[in-house]
Amino acid sequence: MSPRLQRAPGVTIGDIAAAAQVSRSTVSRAFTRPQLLSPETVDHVRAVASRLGYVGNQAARALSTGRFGNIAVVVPDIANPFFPPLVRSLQSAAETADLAVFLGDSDESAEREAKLIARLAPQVEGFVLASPRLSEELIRELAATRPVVLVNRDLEGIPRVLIDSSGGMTEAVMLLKKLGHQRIAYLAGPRDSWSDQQRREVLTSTASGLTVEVIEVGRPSYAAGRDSVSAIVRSGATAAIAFDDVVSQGVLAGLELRGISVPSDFSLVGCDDTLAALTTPALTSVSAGAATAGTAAAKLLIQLLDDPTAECVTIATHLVIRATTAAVTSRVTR
Amino acid sequence: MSPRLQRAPGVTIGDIAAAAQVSRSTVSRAFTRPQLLSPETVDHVRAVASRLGYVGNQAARALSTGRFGNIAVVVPDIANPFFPPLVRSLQSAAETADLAVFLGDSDESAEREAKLIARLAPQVEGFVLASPRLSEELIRELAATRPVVLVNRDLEGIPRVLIDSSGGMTEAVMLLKKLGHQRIAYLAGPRDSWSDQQRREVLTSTASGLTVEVIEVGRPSYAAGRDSVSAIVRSGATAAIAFDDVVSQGVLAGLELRGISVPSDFSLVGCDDTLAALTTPALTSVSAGAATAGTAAAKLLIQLLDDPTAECVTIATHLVIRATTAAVTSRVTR
DNA sequence: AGTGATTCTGCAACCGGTTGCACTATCGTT
DNA sequence: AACGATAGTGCAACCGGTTGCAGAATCACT
Repeated sequence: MSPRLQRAPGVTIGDIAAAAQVSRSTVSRAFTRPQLLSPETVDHVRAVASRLGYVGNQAARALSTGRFGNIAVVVPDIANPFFPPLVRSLQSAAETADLAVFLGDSDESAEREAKLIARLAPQVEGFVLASPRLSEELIRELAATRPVVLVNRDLEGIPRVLIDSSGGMTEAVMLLKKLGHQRIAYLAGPRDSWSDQQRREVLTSTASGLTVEVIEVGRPSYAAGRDSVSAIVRSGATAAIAFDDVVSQGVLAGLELRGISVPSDFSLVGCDDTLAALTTPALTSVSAGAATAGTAAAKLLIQLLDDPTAECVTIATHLVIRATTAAVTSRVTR
Repeated sequence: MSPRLQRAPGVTIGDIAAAAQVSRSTVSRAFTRPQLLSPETVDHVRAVASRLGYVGNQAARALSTGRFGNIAVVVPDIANPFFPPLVRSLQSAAETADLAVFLGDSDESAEREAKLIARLAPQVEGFVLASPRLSEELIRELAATRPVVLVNRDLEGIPRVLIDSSGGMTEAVMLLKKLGHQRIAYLAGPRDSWSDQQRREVLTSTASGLTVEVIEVGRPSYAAGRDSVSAIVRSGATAAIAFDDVVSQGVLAGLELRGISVPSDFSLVGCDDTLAALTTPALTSVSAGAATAGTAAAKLLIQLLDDPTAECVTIATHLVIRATTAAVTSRVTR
């Protein structure tokens, strides 16, 4: 069984060289260093190449240059609605730089994340780790080896894209104040989430004049949100800000079950703006710009490939006001 | 600037060969074909290799074997909720076979899809094309070159995973009949979608005893669903089946706007079961098992890598009854 | 001891690109 | 006319593995 049989019958520079009556070197240079050749030669070779449908073999290129033209993005759960827009815009940005994208889904496990990274490392030029579960130590170890961009993880010295909730959160608090709410609940996300930590801080620092009840919901999910409603009611809050939109949607469902109508009896603000327009009523939410983050991460990584200077990009957020926030009224149901 | 400087200072088989006092071939065989060597040699070489921290260079291996250990999955839009579970389970299955996964997002464009495929082709062993927009001709051309598995596209002779809606659709029709509905609407998806074609057929063939109004909504989206409500009302239907859950959610919103309450005044069934549990009220939907499809596609492709025998897997669907379907009543609102 | 079969290992070519170096025109100068 | 500079191209080695083929070593058996 010859290997040639298994191999795709791709067009190689040799074929083009023969067809164009030049050497293989010239074909190679026509693509990688056109300045070295006469413009006519470049045009000619490229014309022949495209006529033959030539596509460079990355593996071969990688072998001699050490550059692979691939990057990897690792997420804890692609099914979480925050990540698809991020991955999508990242892949789009990578495409314009002619980089192909590996996707790794760690299933929220640090161990699987480490395995994925090890598996991909030998064939990528860099990593984008979105909300990594990995220990700081391992991340730093990896970052020492090759370009790494973090999303929503704040490690000094490592390039990262941080979605700064403070703008949107502050707006949310202001809005709720203006609407007359005096006691609000924060449905907190995972303790080890940088986003959650930041949101807590913003809340406690901007909430002068109103009381904030922090309610832990554990792993953020629809069910967790729904089940947190009894605690919300117990807290006496007239409004809540939830860690993310999925939790918010659960809360909406839980409130409905109890006959508490939104926004007349209760106001709710989500975060991330992933589902916002799709809930009933449409959810007021802090936009997170996952797509923007994806683009930013890709650009940062691409830049990093040439110039290894650490940088940090923060993305501002704002409040998108929809139909789940209204002036406080005397509660009809309790 | 020498390429060596850019390259990671990896240990190569040459280093091991020198350290172990054997030839490079022997080192290679110690890993790829240990049966050919004496057990002692294998042990010795491997010991030296691990002492030196050897990690095989995929690019080099790929170059000579034509096997990359990579596959690619191409989707029209990763942000469409149908795909993340599919990609997720596919990547998980691939991981167990030690395959890394490239993700391509074609942004619903046949042209970008073709480009992505061409870009990835030289470094993958096979493709999973989910709901490809590509022409049959190009798909067949690609499939002639390398293993290709299609998801929700039915091309004779090419391995494919088809989510067979007929089971779930039939159940849905039966349910609506039983609940007393006599006139139902089908909110149809894109004409070129295999799933849509299949669903239309099932509907018209099983719908004896009731009238089906087909309403075209164009590109399936929340807005399209919401805006189709006037047509639904005009049709006089008391229940509707929508092309997918996103459309359904739009319909729910549109119905709410008109004060038509679900399910007391109107029954609604979605398809794909992607959002089902998250709507208010919770949507009755035809489960599509996107995750199952992902796993099936991965397994099919893995199998295909060894044994190029075309096969077709169909995935059965069933109806998940939730809170948007109820017995028909006299309509309060019109 | 001689012979053939079998097992183990090495040589060298190859995968498809890239690149240092050398060579050949071509051109401008004096 | 002679000569150095320069631009354009080709040769050949190399990246790090894999593998067909052949030779060496070992073994079984007459």
